[in-house]
Amino acid sequence: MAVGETTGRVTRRRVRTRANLLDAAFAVFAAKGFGRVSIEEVCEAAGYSRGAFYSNFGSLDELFFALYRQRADQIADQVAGALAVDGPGLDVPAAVDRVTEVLLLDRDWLLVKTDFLVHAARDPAVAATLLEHRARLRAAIADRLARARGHTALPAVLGGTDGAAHAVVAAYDGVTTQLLLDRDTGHARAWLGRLLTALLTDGSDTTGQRTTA
Amino acid sequence: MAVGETTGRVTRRRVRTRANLLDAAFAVFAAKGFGRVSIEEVCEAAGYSRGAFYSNFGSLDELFFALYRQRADQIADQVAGALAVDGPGLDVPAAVDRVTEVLLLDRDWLLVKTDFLVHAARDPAVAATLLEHRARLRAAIADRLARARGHTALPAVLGGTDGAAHAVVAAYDGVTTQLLLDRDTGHARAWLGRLLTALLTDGSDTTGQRTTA
DNA sequence: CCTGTTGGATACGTTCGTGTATCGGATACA
DNA sequence: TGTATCCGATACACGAACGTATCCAACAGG
Repeated sequence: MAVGETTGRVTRRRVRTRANLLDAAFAVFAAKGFGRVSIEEVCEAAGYSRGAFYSNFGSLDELFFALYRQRADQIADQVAGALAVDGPGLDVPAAVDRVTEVLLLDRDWLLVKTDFLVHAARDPAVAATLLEHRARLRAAIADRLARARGHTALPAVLGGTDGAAHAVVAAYDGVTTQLLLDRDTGHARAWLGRLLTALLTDGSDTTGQRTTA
Repeated sequence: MAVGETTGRVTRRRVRTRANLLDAAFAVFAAKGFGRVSIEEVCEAAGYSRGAFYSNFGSLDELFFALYRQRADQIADQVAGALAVDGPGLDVPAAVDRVTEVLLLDRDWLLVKTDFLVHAARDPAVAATLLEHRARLRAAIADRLARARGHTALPAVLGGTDGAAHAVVAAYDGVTTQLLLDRDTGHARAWLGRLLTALLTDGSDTTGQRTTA
């Protein structure tokens, strides 16, 4: 059988193994990087044989893609949650803190995500998926920013809430790059805070900063 | 012989082959990504045998490292040149345009650079080198910004010219990420311009934007 | 409990890349 | 031009990972 397309009997043990393979793959990818990882390594880490792998996935690329979708959706939910907590007025510093917690804390995820970026940069189809994810994220941010207008006036240069959301994502990406190299989460969080306040406020506001452990 | 450490006869043909191998490697890495590339592929692309490779490099990692240093230094020189052209007063938009030309135009370089980032993220020694490069770049930017103070007041949030330079690099990294996915250079240049003006000016200045082809 | 289907393990042949050891042509220098 | 040295090509043996074909055990349904 190919993967799991036919109707067939329901399944049960299959779900476990698939999940185990994905979890193991995440760990191995984070440690060694996709591209330096063999199918066998993933299987060994998960405690399965290669037969199990080929029964669940057609290739390592397919697994990687599935893995990314799984984790990215998970993160997206968490971000949405972090943005939706408080009332109609947006407490920018608090929101930034909560989102940062989700986005910058798990180094393994950053590594895998960057691997996936590199992968997508060479495959338009994959890139499309990633761009879609990013667009959804931007939309959520823009939506949140729109409700907070009046509290903080956005700089005109960026052009509306959509532009501001775009800028937020860019700042996040920039900080991520640095974090991957220096491994200093505190530094990264502080900088993300600074950049966001610089980008989202009009420059007249010098508050909104906290020292983060 | 190991690599090229012994005194030995000077050399000549060796220099050519080494350069050819590096050039071929750049093309192959950009196309397929480091990690998906074999030594044989590089040799074939360069028109040499594997013997030539092992005579010049000890491993693919070593070649990759040498390649990065070569190209990064080259780019760094170009950036320095682009920043040093005009007089003591800094024409921000023009400088941004010139630097952008160097930094965002060559997609192949962006790909290889990101591959190297991923590589460095998992190897502290390599990361140190990359951080050093980035520090030099930041220093050059900070130096340039310092001479332009008074023309444009920097936002207080970033804290001095060093902070501003840091922000500039972050913006560049952020834009790069997006560019790798959507391949829209014009878009990237426009956004880099917007972000930089938003970061470097006090928010009161809405000029300084151009539409870039 | 029995049975047919499914999921994963094992075993196999093959391909691909590696690293080394050796050889012949090219090159610098007198 | 001669010659000692260097450089890259060729040949070889080895190992790693792949994909498949086959087999046994686990499991759902009756």
